[in-house]
Amino acid sequence: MTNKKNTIRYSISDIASDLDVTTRTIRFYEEKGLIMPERTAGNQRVYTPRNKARLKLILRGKRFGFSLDDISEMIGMADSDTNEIQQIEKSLAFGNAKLKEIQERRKELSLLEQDILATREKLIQRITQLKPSNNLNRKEE
Amino acid sequence: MTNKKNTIRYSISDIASDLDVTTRTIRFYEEKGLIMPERTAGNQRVYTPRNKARLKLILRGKRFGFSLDDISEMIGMADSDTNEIQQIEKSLAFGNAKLKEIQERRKELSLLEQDILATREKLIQRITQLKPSNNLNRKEE
DNA sequence: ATTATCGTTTACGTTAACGTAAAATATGAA
DNA sequence: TTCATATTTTACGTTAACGTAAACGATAAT
Repeated sequence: MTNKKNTIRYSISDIASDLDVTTRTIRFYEEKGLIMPERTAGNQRVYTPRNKARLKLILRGKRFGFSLDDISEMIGMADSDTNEIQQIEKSLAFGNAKLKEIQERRKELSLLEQDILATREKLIQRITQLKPSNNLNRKEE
Repeated sequence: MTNKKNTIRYSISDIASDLDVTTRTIRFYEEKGLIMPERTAGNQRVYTPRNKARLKLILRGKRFGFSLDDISEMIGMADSDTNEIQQIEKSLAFGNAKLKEIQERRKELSLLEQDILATREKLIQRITQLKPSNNLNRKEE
């Protein structure tokens, strides 16, 4: 009943190769307060699956152009252990704002797609004009 | 019949305020070869609606974490006036790759949303635990 | 014609997000 | 235990994407 898979742990280079970032990047995120892994007796970093999931979230945010400060606030939501009610409510408001932002991103993503589709169309038109009938001219060099 | 709305033109500050960026940013994008506006007799920049649209596209890309170099290639698709077939085909391939990337972004956007929704749920649970019944204590300051 | 405002180039400054290197431990394998 | 790697901290370096300031020319309004 008291079953929690507390067994899995990763080293920093495990995480690095899994998530395809450098160890420097991971340590840097820790400096900025985005993750706080445990340590071994010898002071080496040890990561839980939970830590890993958080790192994934961070990297996802980055891929959408969020700054580390943005992300810091977004996940500041998560580890509000010692936080009082006020703080939690503030975090909730922030999270809701981010959700709205995500909705806008969805729209923008479609626009971006349309832009690219449009330019592609033009390119295809141009190329079919330049190659009136075929491209069977074998002139490789 | 020969009707093209060639009348609308913008100054750099018009564009800047419309798109909510600084003039420096616009000039910087020009330095990087992302836009090439016309000039007045006195050498001042003049932007067409088309130029404006391109800037919008650039900014959209930025909001999704694309670097200016990425974007430079993406829209390198557009102004291939002097480009030979080879080049155009390369651009097409690049555009197709970007379209795939956008599909992935869509999925990731959903994941990001779910992450935030999950953390929000936890926060709501915590707060309903901390405030057992109500919050009618009127203590504003 | 004369300001006031806007725009231009040039160039140095700034910040975020790491990269890289050094010098000293820790850990795992033989 | 000893050797080969992996990790740690510290600290300076780098790059993209602008910010900021100076010194000067262009335009618009009065």
